[in-house]
Amino acid sequence: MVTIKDVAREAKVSVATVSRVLNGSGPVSDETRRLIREIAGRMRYVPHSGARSLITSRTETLGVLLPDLYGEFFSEIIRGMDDTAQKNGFHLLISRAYADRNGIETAMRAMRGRVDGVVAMSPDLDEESLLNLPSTIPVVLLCSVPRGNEIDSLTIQNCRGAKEMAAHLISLGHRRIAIIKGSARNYDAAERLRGYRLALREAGIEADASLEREGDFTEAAGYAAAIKLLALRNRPTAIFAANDSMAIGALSALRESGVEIPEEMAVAGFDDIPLARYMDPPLSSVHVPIRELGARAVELLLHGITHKNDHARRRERVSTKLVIRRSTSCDRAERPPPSFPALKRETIPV
Amino acid sequence: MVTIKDVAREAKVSVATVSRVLNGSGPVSDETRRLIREIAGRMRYVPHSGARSLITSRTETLGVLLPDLYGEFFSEIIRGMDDTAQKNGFHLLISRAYADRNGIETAMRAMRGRVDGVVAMSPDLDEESLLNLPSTIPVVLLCSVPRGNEIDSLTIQNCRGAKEMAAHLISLGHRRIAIIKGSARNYDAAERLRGYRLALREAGIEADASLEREGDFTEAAGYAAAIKLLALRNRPTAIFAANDSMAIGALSALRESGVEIPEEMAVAGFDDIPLARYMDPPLSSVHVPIRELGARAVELLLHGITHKNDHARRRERVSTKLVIRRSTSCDRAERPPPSFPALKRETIPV
DNA sequence: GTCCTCTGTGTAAACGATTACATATTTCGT
DNA sequence: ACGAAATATGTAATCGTTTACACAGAGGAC
Repeated sequence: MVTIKDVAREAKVSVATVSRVLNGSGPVSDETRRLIREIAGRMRYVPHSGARSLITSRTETLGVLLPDLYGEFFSEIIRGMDDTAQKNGFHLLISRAYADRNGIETAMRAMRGRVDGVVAMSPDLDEESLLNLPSTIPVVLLCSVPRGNEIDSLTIQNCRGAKEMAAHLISLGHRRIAIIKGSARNYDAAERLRGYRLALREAGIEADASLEREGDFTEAAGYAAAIKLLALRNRPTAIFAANDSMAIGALSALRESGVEIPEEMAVAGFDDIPLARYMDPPLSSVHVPIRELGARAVELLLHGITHKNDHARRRERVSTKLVIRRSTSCDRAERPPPSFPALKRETIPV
Repeated sequence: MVTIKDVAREAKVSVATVSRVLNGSGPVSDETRRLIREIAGRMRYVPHSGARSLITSRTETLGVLLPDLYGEFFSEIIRGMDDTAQKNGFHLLISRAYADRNGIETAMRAMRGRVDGVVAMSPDLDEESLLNLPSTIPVVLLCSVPRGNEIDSLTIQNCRGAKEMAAHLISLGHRRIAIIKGSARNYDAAERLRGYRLALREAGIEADASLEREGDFTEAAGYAAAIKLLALRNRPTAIFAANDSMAIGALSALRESGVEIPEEMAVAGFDDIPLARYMDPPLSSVHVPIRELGARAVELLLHGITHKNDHARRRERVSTKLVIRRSTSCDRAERPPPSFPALKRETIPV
């Protein structure tokens, strides 16, 4: 492996000069600069990142800790992160962690020293564990809210989005609206449920526990929950699933039972994955700008890094947008998907 | 940040002893070992990976270069890789790269020195670029086949899988079978097309260029291609999409046109993403063990790393499995998804 | 002409780990 | 009881960078 010394020897200068050229630090004559650039390129010299990080104590790498995520959510969030990281000269060290306290801590320890900061997604509500993370490096918490004011966080506007969708169903005349909940103890799930309940309460609709079904964000759970809902003596007229995957499972169950959608039963999801509009009927959903979520998380992290973790902490929330398709309403449904308007972020004073 | 020196001082031993305890090298008395372990734990000491990699010239990190991948394929392949990597004490440095020669090379350079090996997915057929990669580190090429014998490769049994699906359609009596092709120049796409043509030829069915439609693996492309196929004077009776996303787009188009599936038109996909069985009707597809693909790629890479890139190169292929659901056949379709049998790998002598 | 500033370059000390080698102590075979 | 072997530990070189400091020469300002 060719080192800076090899380049220096070849160019008949000292290593310091080579370093200066490659980092654009100190003054170097134009001719020397040109020569060293040429030689370094020809020899395919690449600085040893370990040696560099040893002395600079920066790694130019960001750690990403994710729980079990599937499909579009995972790929899009990584895409957003990677774009922003690359744009700023950073790499992404990605690790799947068991979402419990122990898993996160182990993963964080393993990353310690190899990254300049960490984006941790820990949707588990029991996030007090995350608080006393012995983190001298900046951390951005994704999709859950830290109890203290020690770390930045970024969340989805779950509650408002869910409330809007529930309100939409109510405005269509529905009174018995079921919800298929997300995973227990999951922050997003809890917030979406809260939004749903809020909308019902505001419309003066009495809560009905039998209409709140357990789920875990998988198609299978949506399928199962829908079957149970159909078996109720007093069926709901609308089903709101806490994510699109479950909504798709529910659609499948309803079809198999010969239920007309949306006439007999309206169905709505959350996330607005690309597939949503190709469902039968096209699925109404709450659009989540997943990629932007990832991008913004990295931006927050980079901000913390440049300020050496000594910055005002922020809590941000990316906003969602209602997308009405035929699974909830025949009339008002759009046909071609509109290009989404720029989504705003909202900063919440801590 | 606490270093090995701090631990040594606290334990009143030399850094060498601490290092020996933490790495399990050399002989150390039980008592010293216990003491150092205790102190290191209490002080939350984590070795500086840069310093370590400087002297050992290993980073315990694997680079992963991926093109634009969406949804399930991306998340599952990462999952498989991360599982295997973690099991072996490695981290994953992930980077999205533009799939052209330049993009890959840039990305590889950026990774140089930070990783012990690279899994590169470059489905672009023009992979000669990948050949003269100046790589002293092991590389595993995913989903495309290198021209030379310099690097390991791992692919999907695209051709056989596609051929089996086409044969299945033929066995149902179809004679006019359309295919929605994958991205131009994409290796998987080309192989799937080859399998389709092979099956037709073997059945003595004449090729019809108007039945081979362009696509790019997106739902929108599948939708558009299906619309075009419906407009043909001499319609096909079956559509085989080169992946599930396009099949789903096609299903959507057919439904909107009021075409009965599978009676008027059979539809099949490739990949067997989890959603496939929740489509209407449930989608027949060729199951691809995506997670295993990722896991195996990492295994191959680790093998290359332990043998210091001086090992017999391999070309492997993970096998696929036909999954028949109602979108192609009412009778023979399965209802509950079977648990998939263990998938075999096939090693091709280079 | 002297002093100061600026430019361009080199020397050498870090950074935090691993490990070959040296040394001191104990164990053990004969 | 003596030397060899095994055990436990320390010393110091090393990995490839960056960067503070030193220094030499050039160009002005006075």
